[in-house]
Amino acid sequence: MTKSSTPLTTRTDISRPAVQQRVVFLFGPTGVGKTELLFHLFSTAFSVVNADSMQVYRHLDIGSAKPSPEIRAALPHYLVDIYDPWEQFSVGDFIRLADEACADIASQGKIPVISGGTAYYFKHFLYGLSDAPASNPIIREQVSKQLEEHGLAWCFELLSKVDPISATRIHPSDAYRITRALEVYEGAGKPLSSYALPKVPRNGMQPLIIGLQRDFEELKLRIARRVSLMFEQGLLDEIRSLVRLGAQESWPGMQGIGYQEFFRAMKNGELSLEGIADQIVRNSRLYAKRQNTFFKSFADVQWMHPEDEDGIRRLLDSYLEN
RNA sequence: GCCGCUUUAGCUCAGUAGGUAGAGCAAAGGACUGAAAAUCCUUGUGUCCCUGGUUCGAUUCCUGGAGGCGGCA
Repeated sequence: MTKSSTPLTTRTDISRPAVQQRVVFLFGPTGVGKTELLFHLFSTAFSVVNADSMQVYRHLDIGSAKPSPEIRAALPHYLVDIYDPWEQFSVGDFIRLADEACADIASQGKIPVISGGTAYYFKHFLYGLSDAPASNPIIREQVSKQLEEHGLAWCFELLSKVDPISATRIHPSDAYRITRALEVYEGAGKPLSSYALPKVPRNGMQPLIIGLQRDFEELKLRIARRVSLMFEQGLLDEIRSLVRLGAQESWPGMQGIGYQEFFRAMKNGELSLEGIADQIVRNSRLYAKRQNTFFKSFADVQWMHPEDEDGIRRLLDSYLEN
């Protein structure tokens, strides 16, 4: 969107916001039924801000279960189709762009609904990030090279020396987090643990937090059904055109479930479509579980069944009254 | 019909020179400091195909049977 290209706005302007503005959070695991609910319940008074780390990418439509153009025409969605799948999107980008989107929505006299499944984005949209420097591709490259040359144990040893506090928090096998902690130390000369993590909502934000939940057995069925629907809708063609664009396993957008499985299958030389579909179902289920445990740790969540539209409407009404 | 290989966790398979067994994946639970649809942690799970025999003791060795795979007919 054009908003994202606004150059050099000072950061302080963004973080001094239209305070106390109303925001709705709507989240739940893949396949609970967020999109349908949005379509039914959120009328012209609302606009949606996407909080899904894959739907931000262009060309990932079917596999990311992106809301259809029809739905998006009826109900505006911000932060959808804003990056190319080879570009790296991140939480920091999300917070910045979501703030801008919320301001824009509010200026139209509407209420923003932040909706999606990326728990990490919700958490940091609410509380903000620490002041630790953002990821730097050059330094990360250096750290990965060290990891390759010396191994994980060596890197963890190094982390224990330069940042013992983080080393107690991060598991020795967690290459992902060890890399980030070392990267911060290399870049800033200060340990990651020296940056405090905010514990209070930014800007006095008081969102209405709606968490959608279903019986897990039911969710499994919905996921299986949705995956076979994706294949019917042409997931394979979507993959083909991505490959034509030059897509590789290493593209950030290709980490998504419904995409990674194809690249792994190609690498391992087992190309049964049925096997790939099974993988996608399984990975989605695993992901839904991880989402659930993350969301469960959030405070002040109104847990609702996605089909309890009356109940959700009541919540919205009473939130908007006050 | 004959010969060979095979049968162990929900799945794929290790293993026990005879003392009732363990990996990966799945399952269940959990973590989450700017890559998070990522990354990582914890925890079960077994008539070791059936049947006799040898043995103090057999999932392991032997006999017979059943299922699967391959070869020759």
